Amino acid sequence: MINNSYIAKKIKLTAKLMELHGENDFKVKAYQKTVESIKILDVELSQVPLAELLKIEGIGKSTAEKIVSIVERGSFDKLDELLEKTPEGVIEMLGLSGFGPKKIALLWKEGGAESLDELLVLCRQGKVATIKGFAEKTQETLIKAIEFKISTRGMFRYANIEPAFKSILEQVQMSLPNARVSETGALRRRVDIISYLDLLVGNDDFDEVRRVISEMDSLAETEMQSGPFTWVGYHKETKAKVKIKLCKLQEFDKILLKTTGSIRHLNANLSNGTTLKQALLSMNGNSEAEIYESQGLQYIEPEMREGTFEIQLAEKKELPKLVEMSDLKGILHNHSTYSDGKHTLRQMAEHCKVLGYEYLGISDHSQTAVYANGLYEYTVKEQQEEIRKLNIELAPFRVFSGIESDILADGSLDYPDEVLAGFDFIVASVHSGLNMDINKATNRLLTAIRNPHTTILGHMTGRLLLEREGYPVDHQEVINACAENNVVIEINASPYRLDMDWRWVNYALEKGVVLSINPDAHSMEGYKDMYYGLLTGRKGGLTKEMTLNSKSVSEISDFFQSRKEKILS
DNA sequence: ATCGCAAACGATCTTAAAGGGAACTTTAA
Repeated sequence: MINNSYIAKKIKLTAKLMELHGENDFKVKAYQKTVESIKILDVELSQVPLAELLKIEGIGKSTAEKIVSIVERGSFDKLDELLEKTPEGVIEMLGLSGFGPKKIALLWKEGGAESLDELLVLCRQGKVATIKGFAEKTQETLIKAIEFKISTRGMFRYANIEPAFKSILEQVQMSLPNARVSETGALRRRVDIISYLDLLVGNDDFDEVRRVISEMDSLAETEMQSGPFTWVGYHKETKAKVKIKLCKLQEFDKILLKTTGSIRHLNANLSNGTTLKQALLSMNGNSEAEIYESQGLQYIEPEMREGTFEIQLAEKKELPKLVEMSDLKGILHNHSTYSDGKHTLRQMAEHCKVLGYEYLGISDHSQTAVYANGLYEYTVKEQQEEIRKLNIELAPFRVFSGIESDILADGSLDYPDEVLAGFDFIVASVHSGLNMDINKATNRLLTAIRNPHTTILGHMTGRLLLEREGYPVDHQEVINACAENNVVIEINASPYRLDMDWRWVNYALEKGVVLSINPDAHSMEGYKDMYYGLLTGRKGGLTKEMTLNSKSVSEISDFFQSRKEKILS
């Protein structure tokens, strides 16, 4: 099925390529505008007849025909021509963060680079600095951008690869009902970035497993790397590398435990003088829980098996009970059509209610985020009036009025105090001026945290996984400040962000900082991301008690109220 | 390429930071 996001992607690529090839700027802008209007469109373009397409803002005769072509055959002539005259490596170059089509065109046409690797050589030879429009500093930035891009090759965000591995496992299980199958390794630990699909199949007849795998259309083998106990290949659609380990049924639990834990987890010294890895040598047939128990440990959830703090707690029988989806009572930090969301406030609220949540916290963009249609003071008032009415209509369901306030360059929030005071809660986030050194960035955050209006610190580092590193932050100092100022830290659940990083969750909890699992949803479907934020929290040992949005509607209402009273006093 | 105003065409405009190169272009939120 050709969906809107596929269509938008193709048109966006066309715009980039047109810019790369120096076509008319206004044409390029028209395409970009089309992409933006598709993003917030609430109908599937593939279901819209040609005549109706023309009525959509930003779509004229020419684009409408192209959309029809994409729906019919996945592409259109203009795009095919552009792709034809652009080397694949140059298209990869277009993905470099901080470098747009104009710069890439120079690097390609003037510098002669046709791939990331060639470009890197060119940089190291100092030749990029001699191209007009470039100099030493840009060359350095470019090297960093290339190295980052290269380091992400073959890697996937967990959420993006989840459907692939689940479908592989399902297929194997269907063909071999008596086999046991599971994902393992980093995949089973739900690490945010995945470099290969690590799977385990327990079945006494290995040949049978090999035959089943070889008959799967979705997979292709890399025979050179396969061995007697491991099938190595890749998933054709995503190009993700796949490793399938084979083991006897009897050994499945042991091998699952052995392959799930990180090296540090398996090699951690236990107080009985051994390690999990050593202990496993003499075991077979026991469940994972029994194996942990036999070493005097509590059962450790797969997400936590990183070898950081979980072993010590498991020995003391002090492992926390991790937060679960059913503990989450409301959804905070969401956008609507008031700013850059796809669905109306009403749709967002009603859908949230249908999903069984008790409340919705709406937090559209603030005025400085012009590109995202941030709310002016008078639009804030309008929205708050609509919220007031919705709360009467949808009761006992509750909509809380919030804002995702930009943290400005000096750390201040984006409205005067009296406007800020009118919200139930405020998510403070950085969206612009991301090139800061660690001191500047940390101080900017600290100022925002000390602002009594700040309820939640949004996506702490501004990173986009596999795309952008984000600004450097002294996590410890920022977390300490949140603890002192009773500010909640967001776990932004968007699979692109998962920010704050799971590696800091435990430290925040130790300091007594409450965390909030927020999807940053820009549409009703965006609520699904809650799950990925949950996994991030669980990796760091997050409990129901320390999760802001596991509070009931009355508890969270009291919490917001008490924070506001603090401002007055 | 699209839109709107008006008759075949003209206008299209977010903004600020950064860098390179001395006034401007590019990029990204």
